[in-house]
Amino acid sequence: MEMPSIRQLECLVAVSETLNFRQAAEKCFISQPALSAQIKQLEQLLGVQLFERDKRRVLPTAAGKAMAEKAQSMLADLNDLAESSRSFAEPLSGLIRIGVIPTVAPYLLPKAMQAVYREFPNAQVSLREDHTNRLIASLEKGELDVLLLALEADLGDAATINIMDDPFWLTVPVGHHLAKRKTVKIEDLAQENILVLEDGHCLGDQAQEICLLAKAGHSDDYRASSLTTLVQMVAGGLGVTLLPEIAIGIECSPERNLKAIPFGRVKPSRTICLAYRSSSLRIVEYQLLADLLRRELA
Amino acid sequence: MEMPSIRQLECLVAVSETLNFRQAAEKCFISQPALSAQIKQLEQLLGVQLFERDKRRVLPTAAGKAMAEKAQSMLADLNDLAESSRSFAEPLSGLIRIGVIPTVAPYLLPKAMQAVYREFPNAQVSLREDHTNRLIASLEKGELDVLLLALEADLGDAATINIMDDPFWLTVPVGHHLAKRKTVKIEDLAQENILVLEDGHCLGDQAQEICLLAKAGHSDDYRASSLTTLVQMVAGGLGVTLLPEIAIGIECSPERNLKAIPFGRVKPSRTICLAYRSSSLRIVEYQLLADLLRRELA
DNA sequence: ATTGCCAATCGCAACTTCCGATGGGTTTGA
DNA sequence: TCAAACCCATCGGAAGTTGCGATTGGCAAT
Repeated sequence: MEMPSIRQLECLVAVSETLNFRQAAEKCFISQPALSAQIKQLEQLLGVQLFERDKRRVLPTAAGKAMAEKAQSMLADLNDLAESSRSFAEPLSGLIRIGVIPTVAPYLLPKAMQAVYREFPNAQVSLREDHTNRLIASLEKGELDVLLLALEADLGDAATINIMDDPFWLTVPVGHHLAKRKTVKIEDLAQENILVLEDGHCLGDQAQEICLLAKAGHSDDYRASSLTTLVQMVAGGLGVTLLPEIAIGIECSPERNLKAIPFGRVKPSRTICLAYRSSSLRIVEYQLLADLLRRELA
Repeated sequence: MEMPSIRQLECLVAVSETLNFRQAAEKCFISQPALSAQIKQLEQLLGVQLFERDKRRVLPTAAGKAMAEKAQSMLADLNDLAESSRSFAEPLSGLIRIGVIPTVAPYLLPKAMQAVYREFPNAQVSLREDHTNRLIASLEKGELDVLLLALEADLGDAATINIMDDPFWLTVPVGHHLAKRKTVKIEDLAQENILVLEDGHCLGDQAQEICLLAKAGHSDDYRASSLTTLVQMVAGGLGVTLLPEIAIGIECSPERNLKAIPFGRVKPSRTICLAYRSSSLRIVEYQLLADLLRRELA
């Protein structure tokens, strides 16, 4: 029984991504004729046409699409296998590609990266900041190894390790009628104009209902795309918002005309966690990383 | 970034299975020196020793064990990829390896295989009969493609498609005091001597409690290893048992001194299903197969 | 001591894979 | 309408892999 080669799978993925033999060849660091040959061989081996090569364009067949998808995840696994081997010799040395969401990156990364560099000087960290859904897609494609994000979002098949709980604080302009309160309750917000982030803010269960109220009352014009923008809208008197605790020290100060108030008994919060491909062999490393982060960020 | 080759992974798996370079080489259809070289290359590439070659024996290191395991599952996936391609050209042609549990095989396979050969003349079916846990292990290792078994057992990560419900009938000797009943209730069994199969019979939730009663009352001496043995014990007056409906026509007749009685309102039952690796690409085929079985066995 | 089994090494043969050159085809835009 | 750009397929020869047989050295059992 003959098997497809790794090269062939790489070519398959490359072509199905670029839909152009020439560019695909470049991506694989081989010449275009070589790539043509590989695809041809693969098609012959599998007994299925993978791409329709019209004279003007190349389109994946149903089979080609399915195969390419599977091949991609297999290549990711293979890569992971290779990289994980290093974790046996010495954990957390070698390349590790981390994805972080925008509402976490600016507040946790400085301290976190400092700790990582100190504890794992051989680690070679590559960072990417993006929204949850795109990070998850990259994780599954094998473009990233591990994500730092909020557990509350839809994480697909990814496995997770909890890092910390991150409660939300109500954030209001200093002149606001709630500004003098020591604590607030969720019910206090019923009449307020609540501003939220574009992508849903990754709120926890308790906070979701609040957002529903907000959505009902107000149009999307009030949705900001970063926390910094958001607090400026609050400072400008457009409404109030929920700010993750980790962001308060940086985003929120009296000079900026802002006051943050913790919630009382029932605290809306999100859970910051590490997410990784559940098929990954590098769990040991991720666990180490999680331990470090937990210790360092507590 | 260099990648391990498929050959290397095959060698790794073979050695970790045989713990003997010579036999492993045979398994890979290459010479022993060639295999030695492959392993060496792989160790060099990964930067980790995979096996300790003492002069008397070869032992996998922790890394070796982990890598081999992962490699095995990847090779299974690869195989699956290759085989599944045929399903695009023509569904259910080519090799399909089916595992079946002993309490299903003798009763459903004759009719089922007849139908398969009729509907999918190009299918090349390989069959194996074994207990659930070993079938599942083989499925995950990629030695089998699809299993026909009872949903109630622990199926690990496997995905499933339901085929049919298979109610149990109470089976008693003809002289038994329940033998004249039209139907029975689970409570009727409280005082009975209930015989069960060694491996738990793959019973459903309702039936589990019955077994608990049986277990409490009787020793393992009364546990049979096949349904045929079991009914003979019943015929011999050792007790009563629950027989899957699919087995009744064959195993149970008055000439054998046996009577089968259906349950009334609450029917204990098991669910016969198809199980397959959730990562498999051949779902289309399995779905077709399931449809056929459902139609044919109803 | 002899025989048997093991894995490692070496040199050479067979095979794969790749590249550059080339060809036939379509699209673009002057 | 024609030239330039781009597309993918094919071909022959170069470069690189992978495999084999033969051989070596080590250990264990007889």
